[in-house]
Amino acid sequence: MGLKLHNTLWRKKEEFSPLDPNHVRMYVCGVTAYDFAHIGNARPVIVFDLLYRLLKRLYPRVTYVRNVTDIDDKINDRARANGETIRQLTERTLAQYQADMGALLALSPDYEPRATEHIPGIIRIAEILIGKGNAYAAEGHVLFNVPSMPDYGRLSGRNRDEMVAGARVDVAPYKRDPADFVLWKPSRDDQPGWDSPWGRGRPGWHIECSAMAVQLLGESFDIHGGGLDLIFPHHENEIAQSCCAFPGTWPMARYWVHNGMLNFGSEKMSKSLGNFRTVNELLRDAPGEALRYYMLTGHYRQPLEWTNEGLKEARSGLDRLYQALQGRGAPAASELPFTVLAALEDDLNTPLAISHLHEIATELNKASDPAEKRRLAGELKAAGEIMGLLQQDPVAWFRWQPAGSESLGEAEIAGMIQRRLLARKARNFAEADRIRDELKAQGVVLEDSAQGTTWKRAS
RNA sequence: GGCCCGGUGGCAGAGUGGCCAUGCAGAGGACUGCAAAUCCUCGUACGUCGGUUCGAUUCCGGCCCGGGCCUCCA
Repeated sequence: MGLKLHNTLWRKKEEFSPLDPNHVRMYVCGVTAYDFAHIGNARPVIVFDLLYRLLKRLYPRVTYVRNVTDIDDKINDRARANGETIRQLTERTLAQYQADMGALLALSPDYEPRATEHIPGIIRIAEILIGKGNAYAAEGHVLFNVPSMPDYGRLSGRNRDEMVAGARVDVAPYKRDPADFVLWKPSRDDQPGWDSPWGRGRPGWHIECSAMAVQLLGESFDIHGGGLDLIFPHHENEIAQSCCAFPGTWPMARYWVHNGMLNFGSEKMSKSLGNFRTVNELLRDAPGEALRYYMLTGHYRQPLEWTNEGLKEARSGLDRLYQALQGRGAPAASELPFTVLAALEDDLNTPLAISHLHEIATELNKASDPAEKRRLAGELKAAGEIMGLLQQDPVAWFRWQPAGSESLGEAEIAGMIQRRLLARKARNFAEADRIRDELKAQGVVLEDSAQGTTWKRAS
């Protein structure tokens, strides 16, 4: 079988073959730390978390780097507006980000480097590029000279002329070519800055990733990921910088993998359009696992529409899977079902993998032989594990409630169930149903079975 | 305008040159004191017009519609 990934570079699915079969290296562009992450920002986190889990299963060692941009003009503006320091803003935002992504059951990457920790590496690359004639200093800026790289534009499929023709911004006078982009720019006294051969300044956007990737993963590595909207200019420019600085390393990463956008109201969810929901607020409506499941019900390269109905459906879908697992004790993950592995290996076909999860759940619900049930429950658990799902106690899943919710306590519920049981034994069904209705009004649903009565909180 | 993606049943969403996706919602049935959960059954799905083919939702072309990128973007 083996892993196949869609490579943006060639716009087709390819067999994945790492440079070093004993050590797979992956770099994914993270976020700019100036505000709460919205659910669209979480998509690449979940998608590449899944890829990370899969790679860890398939290869002996995986290094996963997800960077954080902590130097950026949006950060400066926001810090000033909030009346706080840049450091305060980025630290707070980052802590929140890590908590939110953890709630979505994303594993921590091996490294989460920050741009400000890599200033020397950034300056070094800028110097190398100047030395090779791929960049030049002008008025305190350092610019990458796009015409110096004949291959520029391969990833995004555009050439310099198209770019210039479609450009929506004014061309700065110090640029030799309209397509040239900034590696380093001067800082005013009220802006953060570092000393450099070109005066006090700060890095441009793209170069931080080139610097962090080379330091943590080497000059060329296996997978570079991020959102579709980063293909141009961000990833195109990363390739330009890295490959000109370190000749013979094109295309920097062998597999360029991009996730599709999350839509909200049929349009791309984005801060600038204002049509976003933060992960933090969504976590008050639903468990993080439901958000994750929802994200995985769509293929990562397709656009995914985010709706309240969709989130409800995601919860219902997980309800069904946890229901199948409930009352089976706590089955340990056993063998990963072939169908699920095959779906994931085929360019992360998570919708297909989830459909297999449901097929296993159906078999499990139908099985009567205890050994067969144990086997299927173990398979379901193992399949869930690689997808970052189904690892909690089913009882806990069904009893989830928003933080700070003031609904009926568990002891009180148990007491009412006890009273209802006595009524039922006395065949006083009117009283038994009255108690059940009373609980239902409080969002508690009862299920009677041969083993006794269990309860859930309605979603 | 240029360059890329898409258009599948009420909804979400895979996939395939000829046979089943899967889930949610809905209808009927089994089970149940009644429910809930579960199981079974059901609904003439593949934007449009042509072409290739014994056969196309699947391949090719035109058209229509939607989305993304074109130096803030995950």
